[in-house]
Amino acid sequence: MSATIKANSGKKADYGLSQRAYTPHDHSHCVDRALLHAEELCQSKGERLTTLRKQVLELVWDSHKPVGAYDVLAMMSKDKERPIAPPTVYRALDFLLEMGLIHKLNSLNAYIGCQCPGRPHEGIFLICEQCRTTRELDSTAEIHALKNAANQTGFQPKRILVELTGLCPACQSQQ
Amino acid sequence: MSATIKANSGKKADYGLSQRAYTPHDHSHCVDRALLHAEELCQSKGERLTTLRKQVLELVWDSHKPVGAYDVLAMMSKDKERPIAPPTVYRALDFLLEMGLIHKLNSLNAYIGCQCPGRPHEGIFLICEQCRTTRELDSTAEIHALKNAANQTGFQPKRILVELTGLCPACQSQQ
DNA sequence: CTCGAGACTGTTATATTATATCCTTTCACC
DNA sequence: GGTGAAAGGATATAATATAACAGTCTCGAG
Repeated sequence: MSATIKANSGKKADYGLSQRAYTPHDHSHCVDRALLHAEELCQSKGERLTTLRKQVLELVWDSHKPVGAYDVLAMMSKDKERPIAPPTVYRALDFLLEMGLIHKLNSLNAYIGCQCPGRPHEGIFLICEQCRTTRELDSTAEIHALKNAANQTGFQPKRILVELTGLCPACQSQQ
Repeated sequence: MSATIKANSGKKADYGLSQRAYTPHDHSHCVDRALLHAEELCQSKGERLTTLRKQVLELVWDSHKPVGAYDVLAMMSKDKERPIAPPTVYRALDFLLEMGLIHKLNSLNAYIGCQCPGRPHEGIFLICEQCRTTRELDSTAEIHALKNAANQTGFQPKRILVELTGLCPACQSQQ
């Protein structure tokens, strides 16, 4: 995670989102920003970002890697005499998904914080098969192309799931 | 499944694959064709398409809808004094996935026959949320665009998963 | 304030999907 | 026929997810 990164080290993001996931950084800023966004979003939608939900969101944002529901469960159950039960976590996750604050990565059965909540968008995920670091590509053009291709066959797309598995820059240079 | 289809009714596929999944047809041809392809492919790769594997392939091809592993399990266990065990089915599914004869739809945890095995390709799946009929779009251009977008961020994609959920033509006209 | 409806959370049980492990059978090849 | 590798059988269990119902909190209407 701290390997030398050559490309894009200084400049601003070309693809709508920063390369932050791939570069060393003060991650607490990411979390703070995510929590702030969440507060605002829930406020504006008249939904309640309860302590539990906030806690789950924070744990999902724990890193730039996808987190399993049972990982969250375990983390929440530490320092508790009585462990949390699965439905508690799944309900919070469902809420956060609904709000667009996190995404589910179906190929991993895992969850990850949305890097640009609020803005409605379909995510394209770049999942490193080695370190699992996952980056969200907000590539409207490609999504649009996919929708178009589907439409031309008469299919009416509603939800789009795109997950690319491969090697992130850091893990490539380690090979 | 038998609703009127307006578009593309007579002409050949624009997107590399026929609209067959959406139109009434003699499905046994699909199955026969799939089995034939499978025989050829395994032969050419020096792999064994055993009775069990062929049977699983046939069951996955039972319709143009994705099938769960435990559905296959149940179908195979019928007419048997002793039911089949999960690993048996999963092993066969893994083999078929490996051979590129079937695909896994991660958003459904289900499997579907590959509509153009042999040709290496990454599938784009159009999954009807109502009737579950699923069509494979062999849209090289869009896949290419996705790979490009990923590459430009420094990510090196290996496997691509694209699943579009929505309404197939038949289910749209039923609304 | 307080009461009630709805939202949220707790709890128990269970469903669904998938894999680990070890053992037996089958099959191609010699 | 003998042999080794691949395939399949059997048992157990892991990992992911949901159903159902009960208790608690919140917030606005009265």
